[in-house]
Amino acid sequence: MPNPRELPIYELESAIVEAVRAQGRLIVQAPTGSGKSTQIPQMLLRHGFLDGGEVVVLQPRRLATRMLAKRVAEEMETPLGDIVGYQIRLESRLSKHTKIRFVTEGILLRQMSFDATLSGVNVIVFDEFHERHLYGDISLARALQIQQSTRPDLKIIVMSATLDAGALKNYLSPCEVLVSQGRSFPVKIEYLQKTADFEREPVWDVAARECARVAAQSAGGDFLVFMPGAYEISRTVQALQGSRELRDFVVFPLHGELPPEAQDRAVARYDARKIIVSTNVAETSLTIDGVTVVIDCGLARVARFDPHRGINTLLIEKISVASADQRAGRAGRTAPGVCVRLWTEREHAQRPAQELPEVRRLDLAEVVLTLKASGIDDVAGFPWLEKPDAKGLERAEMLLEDLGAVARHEKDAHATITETGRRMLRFPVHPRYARMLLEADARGCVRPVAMMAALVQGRNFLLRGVPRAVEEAREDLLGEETESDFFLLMRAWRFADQNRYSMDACRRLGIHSMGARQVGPLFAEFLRIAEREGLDAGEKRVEGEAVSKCVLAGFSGQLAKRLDAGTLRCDLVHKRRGVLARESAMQRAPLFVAAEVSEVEGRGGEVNVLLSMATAVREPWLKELFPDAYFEATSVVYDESAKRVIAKRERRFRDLVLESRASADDVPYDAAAALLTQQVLAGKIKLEQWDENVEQWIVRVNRLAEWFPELEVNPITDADRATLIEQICYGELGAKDVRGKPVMPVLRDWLTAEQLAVIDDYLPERLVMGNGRRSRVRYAKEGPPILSARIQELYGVEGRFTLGHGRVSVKIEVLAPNQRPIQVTDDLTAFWRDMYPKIKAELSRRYPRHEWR
DNA sequence: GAGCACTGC
Repeated sequence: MPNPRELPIYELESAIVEAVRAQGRLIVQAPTGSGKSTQIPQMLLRHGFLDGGEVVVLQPRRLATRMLAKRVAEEMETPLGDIVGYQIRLESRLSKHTKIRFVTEGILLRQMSFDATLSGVNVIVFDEFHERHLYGDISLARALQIQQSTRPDLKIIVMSATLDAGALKNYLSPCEVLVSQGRSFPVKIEYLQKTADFEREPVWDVAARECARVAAQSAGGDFLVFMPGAYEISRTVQALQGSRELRDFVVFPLHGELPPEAQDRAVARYDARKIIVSTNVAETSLTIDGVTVVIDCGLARVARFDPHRGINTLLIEKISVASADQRAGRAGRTAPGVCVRLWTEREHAQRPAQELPEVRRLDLAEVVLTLKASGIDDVAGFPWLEKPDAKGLERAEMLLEDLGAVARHEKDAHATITETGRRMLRFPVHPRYARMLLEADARGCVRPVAMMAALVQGRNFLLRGVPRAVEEAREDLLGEETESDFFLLMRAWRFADQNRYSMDACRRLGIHSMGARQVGPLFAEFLRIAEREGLDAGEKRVEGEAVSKCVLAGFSGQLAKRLDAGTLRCDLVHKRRGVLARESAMQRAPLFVAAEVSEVEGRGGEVNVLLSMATAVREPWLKELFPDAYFEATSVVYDESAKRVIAKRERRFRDLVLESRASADDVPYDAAAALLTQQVLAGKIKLEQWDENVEQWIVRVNRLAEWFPELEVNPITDADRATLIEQICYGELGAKDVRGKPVMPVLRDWLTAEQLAVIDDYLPERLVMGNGRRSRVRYAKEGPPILSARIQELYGVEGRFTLGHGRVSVKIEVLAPNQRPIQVTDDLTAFWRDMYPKIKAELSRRYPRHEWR
């Protein structure tokens, strides 16, 4: 470790001491590597600022909080948790001697809302303030208020790497600004000569081209490519791996939802040169050593809360100058570097200097409640560093009023906190979940609801977009769920917990084990608070219905009704629209509440309002929970004329359908299937494309024919069925699908046991149809023996392979010397196609009246 | 052949 006294920040020591003593407020502008975070607290201690009190150092991230405390304790040669300590959610190393306390931002805000004088705190240091997190902004404003009113002796230091110090200086005035240099290497910035058109040439191709160009010139070091999300990352990885100039590089994707092993792989050191393609995780949260080249696409997915619609959005936006500089800085940590920006210098000048701070873009409900609890009823008049959008404040107050956390009395200009609101604030969660917990007390289900709140606090630990095999394992181990996605998550967590969060077990179900690990302690914390607040948190038998009603109480503003059974489109209350999430288990619930509503920009710029974490709701509950709001809540759902047509059609069949085991949702499908099948049988449509739904058609058509004779649907006889099957088989062999790709034959369910026996050697095992939630075909994990033998023969290893629509691909868990996984997709597809003549010959023998082409 | 950035009490 270099001598800390040589860090650049020491040049400012006397100035810092003087400014803190004279004004009690100070801004230190210093980049990473200046030593500010570790040294300034020690300076304060040495110069007597911490006599009879402590310094609290605010950090935006838990990991940094822990690491900084550890380093300062080491430098001071004291055990961690004695003079120097830290405190993050559910974890602290403190003692009564602690003088330097590193904390995450939420800790201080909560401390302030329960102890308005901050007794025992002499100095507050706001580190990394330029990140402008919501809690940081609020805490600073509150600290200033406290300093002005009851604690004139309180010292405030704001530190940041880059900052528009002008506005902040005014805000803190009178206040001095001290500037220090950092220790990093120069980074040469390059811009594109002319504007890139990502519509014409996708961003991943441009990035790959620039990588290849720079690789030809640069001597050594790793590359870091910034992309806005997982999809763009995977396309970039493909493009890079296909580039001849980059064949000596190993390429790794990196983003937050990757399993931990994959993240470790990306950050590890290799003999070969490396390209990491990453999201914003690599901008602030993760440091990666050895990077000398940064390729920055200049885009990021940015979370906002739209106060007009009351929904979250996640759209791709251009990053600010400050953010681009931060990304560029990643190339100069260990040696001089290069940063290529995929935009022009001219465009750069038009970019905003900073990202919009979180107060201007996030849901304010929780902080508004915090302010009201501190007696600040006029939240618009609060001394914000940056005043939030008026609509945002209004939306927050409206929600709090809906939840009963604040109330407006006629004589008051502003809503004030209620007793319910105060009780809600005891729980460190979004007010919606706090409200759910209080509702749970009334309904005798505090434990499961506390669990549900714990399940959704961290990042989603049930990974999305997992392989088919993982999906199957989930279905097998977690079972069917029709009441709530929360229950499925609960079972997933229980599975992880019972398996002690083992990596293997978690990987099998696509569970992020670190994420799942957080749930238990949070659950325990919520239960502790519940008990302290006098809620009945005992174990007891609980009806699912009671729990669902609690969700409805917390999320009544996110009530949704399916528009039809054929699509996932929904109406939301307050005249909004959305689409039920594909991964939701509530695919059959006509009415539900979504605990998450988020507008997301996906590939190709397509934007969808996605409704996830759904809980099925029954209409009578609305009347029960919201006797007054009932008509408001449901009229939107029913009043549009388009829906009347659907409702009418549904009513016509409902009585009959309800007698059977099927639901009214099936009727449109049945009708469509009947139509299609009749057309096929009449020879009007040629069934060229194998369709996994055909067997279901038959069931549906016959059910429809039986139930609704007035429709005059012809039932499908066994002879018809045989014809269909033959048509399908015929169509499959050598047929092409709509994209012109060959379609693989998957025949098992269509043929007799005898026929199957003949071709079994050539065909993969086909399993049952989907379970209705997803009517997709499931394939066996293992393919036909003949294919496994071929893999052995070709590669001398045991291969695992996946069978898809039109191609056979093999993934072999062996890395080539250049760390690239071996890809053998095409070879095997070709090999597979060679099997066709044999299959055809056999079929011709069995079905001589057909000509098998 | 799709639909998802990062944190924090």
